Amino acid sequence: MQASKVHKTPAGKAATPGARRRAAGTGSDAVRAAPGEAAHARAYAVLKEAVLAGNFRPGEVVTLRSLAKQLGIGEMPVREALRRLTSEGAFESLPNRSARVPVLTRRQVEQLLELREDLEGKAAALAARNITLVQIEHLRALQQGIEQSLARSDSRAHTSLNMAFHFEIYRIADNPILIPLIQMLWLRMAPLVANTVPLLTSKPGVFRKTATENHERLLAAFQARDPVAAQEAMRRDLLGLTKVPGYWESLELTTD
Amino acid sequence: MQASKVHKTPAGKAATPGARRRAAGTGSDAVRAAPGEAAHARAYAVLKEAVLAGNFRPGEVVTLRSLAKQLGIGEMPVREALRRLTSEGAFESLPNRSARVPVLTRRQVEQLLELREDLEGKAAALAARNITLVQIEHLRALQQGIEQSLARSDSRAHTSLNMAFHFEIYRIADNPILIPLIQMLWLRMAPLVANTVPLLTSKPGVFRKTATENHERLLAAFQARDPVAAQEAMRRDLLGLTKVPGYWESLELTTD
DNA sequence: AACATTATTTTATGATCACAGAACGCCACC
DNA sequence: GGTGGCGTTCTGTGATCATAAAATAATGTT
Repeated sequence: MQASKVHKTPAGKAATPGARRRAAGTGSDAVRAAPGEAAHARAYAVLKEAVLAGNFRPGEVVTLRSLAKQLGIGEMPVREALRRLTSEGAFESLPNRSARVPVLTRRQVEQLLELREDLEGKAAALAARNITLVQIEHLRALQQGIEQSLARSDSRAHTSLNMAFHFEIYRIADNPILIPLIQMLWLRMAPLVANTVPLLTSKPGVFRKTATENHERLLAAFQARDPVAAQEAMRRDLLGLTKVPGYWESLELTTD
Repeated sequence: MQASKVHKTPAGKAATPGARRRAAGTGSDAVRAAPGEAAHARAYAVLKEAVLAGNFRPGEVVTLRSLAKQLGIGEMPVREALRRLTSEGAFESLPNRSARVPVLTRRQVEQLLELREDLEGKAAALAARNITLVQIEHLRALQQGIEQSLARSDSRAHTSLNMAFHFEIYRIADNPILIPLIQMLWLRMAPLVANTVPLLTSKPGVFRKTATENHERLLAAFQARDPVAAQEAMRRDLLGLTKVPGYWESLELTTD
């Protein structure tokens, strides 16, 4: 992970001993991001965010010490966060050495997408039953933001907004057990998603069509409260990218 | 967790400071269970085993100290294992107090079962494609053991063998991403499963019928390499118990 | 004498522990 | 009935240890 990927707090050595204790009381330098939260929770949140934002690349090895230094958090909280993310599939631990971002095979990516189809399709279907009009409006607003980010070729904003769009749907599905499962799949996919960014800029037409079309279909299905159509639209949305020429070649996979 | 649930090592205070260092060299008292493995991995394995065996009851609170003492492992490795299991849904962490085995609502159990139907049904379908004759034989042997344990009303053996039967199938499905998802669901269910034990002894007829019938159907579907039938048999197997009168009442749920 | 191979030291990294600090609940006391 | 002390429990840090990789030195071979 090259420096400055994880957004560390402005002040250099952030969480010095005693920072947590003063956190609630004073507006001290570092811990402002999450005042009451424990260090390990913060480490987990920041690290997960970084993974989902695609700031780690497949095969990249992360060492505890460098991570801890970059985050400005002690090693132990970072260790816990890292192990938690490892158990969620975002990293894998080398024999008895450091952790590494997994490098997937094409087969694994296909399996991953298949499971995402099932689970996120199910979530979309569930959401179609529960969704309210104001929630549909909220999704519409997010979709507008997505289209704007596409128009600007702002891939960072696109990734972020697209994630917000999807997880808002999963939240509406109102199945608290389903969400962590979907998150696990996203954590595994995220390092690859960053590789599709060149596609966004090189073939904007194709990409944009596939990306918006299915979201629109999704919104229409929600409006009609049609679970089957919602599920189908979600499936198409997930599979859409794989149909873009050059998609599979752009991923960093092992040759098997 | 009442004492002696987790199989601790015979020697009382096992992992005294320095135990790990001598582990590889001498045949010291404690660490023999997993010589080369790290303490935190051992803690995780033992704890997970205990959860899956149903040794924890819903609502039970576990303190770090007591767990560490019972396992004969230092607090910190146990802490990591506990947090990992928490992120996998086996425990939940009170505000900033100890950890507790989640108490589910009926709705949550229904959602859990629905997801298990989907994922484990899918796994069964996948397994039906891949399975070999010797693997079918292996499953048959396990099923025989299950029936024997039912005949003996040996609920402990039944739980263990049933788990082995199911996970052997999921392993055959050969989807390394699917298995951790299913494991998460089992970790959430396990504390409740222990409550169905009285059903095993009080209504042996009904229970035995439902339990064996669907496993037989599953084996037949595997023999015929019929994914659809396998999926359907698996779904029935998971739902079977819920049809037994008194099932829902036996679970320890919150009143909502 | 130059290269390759092996042995040794150095360094980097993870794992663990002992200790100290802080939050929360509990109980007694006013 | 409210309030303050006490104990339990989690949380985090620094130091220490073991181990594996890397770098360096040493030695043998052609």
